[in-house]
Amino acid sequence: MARKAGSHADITGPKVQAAALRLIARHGFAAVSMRQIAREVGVQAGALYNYTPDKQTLLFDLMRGHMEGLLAASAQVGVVGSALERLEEFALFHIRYHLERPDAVFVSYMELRNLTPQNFAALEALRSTYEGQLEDILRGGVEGGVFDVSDTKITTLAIIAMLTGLTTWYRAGGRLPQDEIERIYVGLVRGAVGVS
Amino acid sequence: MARKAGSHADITGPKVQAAALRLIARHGFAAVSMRQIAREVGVQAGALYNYTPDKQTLLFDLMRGHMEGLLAASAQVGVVGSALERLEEFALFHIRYHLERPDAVFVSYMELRNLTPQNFAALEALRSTYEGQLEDILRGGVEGGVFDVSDTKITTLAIIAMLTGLTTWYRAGGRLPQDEIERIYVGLVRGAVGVS
DNA sequence: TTTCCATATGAACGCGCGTTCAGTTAAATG
DNA sequence: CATTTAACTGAACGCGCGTTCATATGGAAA
Repeated sequence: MARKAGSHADITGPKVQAAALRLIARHGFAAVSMRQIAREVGVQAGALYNYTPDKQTLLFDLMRGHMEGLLAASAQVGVVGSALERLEEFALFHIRYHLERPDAVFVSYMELRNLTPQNFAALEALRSTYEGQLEDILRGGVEGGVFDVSDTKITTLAIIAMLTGLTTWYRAGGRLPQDEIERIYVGLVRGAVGVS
Repeated sequence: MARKAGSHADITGPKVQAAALRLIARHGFAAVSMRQIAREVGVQAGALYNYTPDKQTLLFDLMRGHMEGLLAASAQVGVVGSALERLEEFALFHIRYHLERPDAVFVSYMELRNLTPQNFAALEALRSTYEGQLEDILRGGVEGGVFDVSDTKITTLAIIAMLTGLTTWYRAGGRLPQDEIERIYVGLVRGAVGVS
């Protein structure tokens, strides 16, 4: 059989990405085979090559897609208001964006070592741009005398690690509702920049 | 050839663990083959099975060894002094112990999904014990009215994520010396518990 | 010096891997 | 209805995988 009813590239393409993201997040890039992804989509392995030149590019496209989405969504975040308002808005955005995409977050942080050097460099550039947004906010607060931060670069990395770590243990329906967790993390971020 | 001069289990065994740790940290468990590990050690693949029943157990032993070493080393940490002193001592210990073992840290945090459910549960128990040590310190500070922490469990996880994140970017000989970085991170931890 | 056995070799097992491609089919086009 | 072509199948390629095992060997024990 080929080309079953209602089967088109517009449908299968996204399905391939979704299946790959799900499986790689659960088992890791090297542990997932093209045949497994194809089985999840409902096609033979060969059909995947209509949608990606190879397995490596499939991974890179997933990670690049995540980072580009993150950058697009964060472009309007934390650009107005006081330094503290901007910081809190950024923290909230980061938490919510990441909690909504646990698989993409997992893959983007865990599979960097499976990228070719070129692809790795491209991704690091995107990540660095995102981190720069937070660092700009911190610098603004320091210059305004509002934040007590001894090194904006390190504090940026520490805050992002703290916030992103949330995705490793958060489960909907847990002990605390999400908005309560958000409130706590925003408080932790405030404390980290010396605002009480 | 078999049993070359100076070749014993006492020597080869640790070599197998070291090679496995190094390779898995760099490429991931699923991406590393028993033949690669053997090549690094300088033996044939079959010889590895004198030291581990299978690949899965080799991974688990690495991770369990790391966590047990961490627990043994942390047993005497943060048990005396004021809550703030205990917290700072714990933070410093965590930073230093982890920075000295980047490969083991990487493997222990990244390869959890490659463990069998049984092995995973065993490791989570060890990790939970370690987290409990920090949470005890936080609770002590809250009860003494020294820390401003709204949820000790979440704050524990957030602090550990922040501190451990340091291992992902720290490189000896970087912009700042290690003791300066330690000072900054201890300050961030202090801020997170509301101590200025 | 002889015996023993821990330690290693190296070949072999069946299997699944990423990728390619000639052939097939069903939807779109005219 | 006839033709074209996008989408997919299914078989095949060489290769490396984890693991097993009969066999060899060198150091320690007697």
